[in-house]
Amino acid sequence: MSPSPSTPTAGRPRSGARRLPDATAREEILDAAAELFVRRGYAATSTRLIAETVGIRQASLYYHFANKEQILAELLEATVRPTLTHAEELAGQDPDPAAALHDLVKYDVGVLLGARWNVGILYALPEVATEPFTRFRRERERLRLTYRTLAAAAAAADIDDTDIIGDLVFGLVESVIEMRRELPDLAPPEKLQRAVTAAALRLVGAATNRPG
Amino acid sequence: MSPSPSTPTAGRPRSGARRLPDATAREEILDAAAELFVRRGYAATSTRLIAETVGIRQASLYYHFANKEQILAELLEATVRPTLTHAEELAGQDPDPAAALHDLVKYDVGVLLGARWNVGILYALPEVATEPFTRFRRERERLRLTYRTLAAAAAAADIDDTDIIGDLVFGLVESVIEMRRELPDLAPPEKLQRAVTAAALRLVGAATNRPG
DNA sequence: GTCTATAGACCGATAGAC
DNA sequence: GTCTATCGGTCTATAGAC
Repeated sequence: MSPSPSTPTAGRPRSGARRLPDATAREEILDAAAELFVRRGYAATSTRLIAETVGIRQASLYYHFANKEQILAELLEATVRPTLTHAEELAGQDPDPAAALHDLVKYDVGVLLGARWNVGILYALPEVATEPFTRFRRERERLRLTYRTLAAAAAAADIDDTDIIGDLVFGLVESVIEMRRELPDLAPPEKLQRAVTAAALRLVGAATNRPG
Repeated sequence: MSPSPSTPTAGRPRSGARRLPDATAREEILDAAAELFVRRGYAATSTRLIAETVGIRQASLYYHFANKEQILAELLEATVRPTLTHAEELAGQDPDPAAALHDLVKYDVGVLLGARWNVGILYALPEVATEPFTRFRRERERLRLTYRTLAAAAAAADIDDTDIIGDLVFGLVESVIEMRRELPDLAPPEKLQRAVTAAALRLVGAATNRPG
């Protein structure tokens, strides 16, 4: 059997209380890094500070991750992947594009607002444009393309530039990242989900209540 | 008379060709910093690299700016101020809220896409949350409030949560920042201005062609 | 107004003990 | 699996010459 998270098989036991009691050291590092990267940015977050937040020494990070970039890469991919999977399932199955778009927007907003940290902020870190994050960027581009496809299929007939419309819906959804960062009294997630889904459907020119 | 930009009254003459021939050294520093902060982020941009880009030595920056933060603060405030001025004029004068919102969205998108560098990216730098940038944050918050006011006044009667609607229009407009960063073949500015203004009016529930 | 030189701090990563 | 110790590099900012 693999060892339980809180009973490692080697190494000196850690001193302080841990922030995620039932998590592996690797998960604790990812959680601490997520908080710090979101709050201070990637470049401004030292590996020393990550380690200190977890309660280990700086050098011990390198047992779990090859380098600092690997930590960010793992966070990015874990963040976009569930939404991408959901989006591509929706686009491949749902015969009603407006209903599928509604579902995708609701799901995406729910994930962005429900995450323990506002990890959507990581998408905009300048470092993400560099090579170690190519896989994440490709996955995110696939998500954007799914938004384009669904928006184009759901758009009213008198609307043109459907690629731009899809990008605008994508941007509208991700604007909740900035709202979560900047607004101290953000509306509750369910309310924001309703507002953003309704806004997205008006944006593409589809009625909120589908004709039956 | 004050000295011409290209004939300073003291100091060793600079060696290489300058990037902005008719600008003061101060303006050249701001321009180089804007490009580098946008491309690599604030923390990852060293004062050495800024100086090298301008064609001076690292220490010479400190004749023109007290520290690195001051350079970013000046860039941020110069970026938001024209749009804020325009927005508050519109909100105070225009009797037709949908027309005013249309005008503001068009102006804002035009500024974001027309700037020499994609300086809207600077808004999202994590460092902006710290103290030296408080004045910028206040000005940006006033811009957001103007969007809320105009969107609420322009919104169709059957739409509620008008504050959220205003924030979503604000987010929709600023999503062109990410589009400019991520899309290699971005639509021309005029086309994007038309698409975003039309999308914003649909989002608030106002018809693109005003009744009358 | 730009230069040289440098103080003083912090950084990511590696080696090797336990 | 975590530790100590440390290397080589980079950083911002200041002092003072010209």
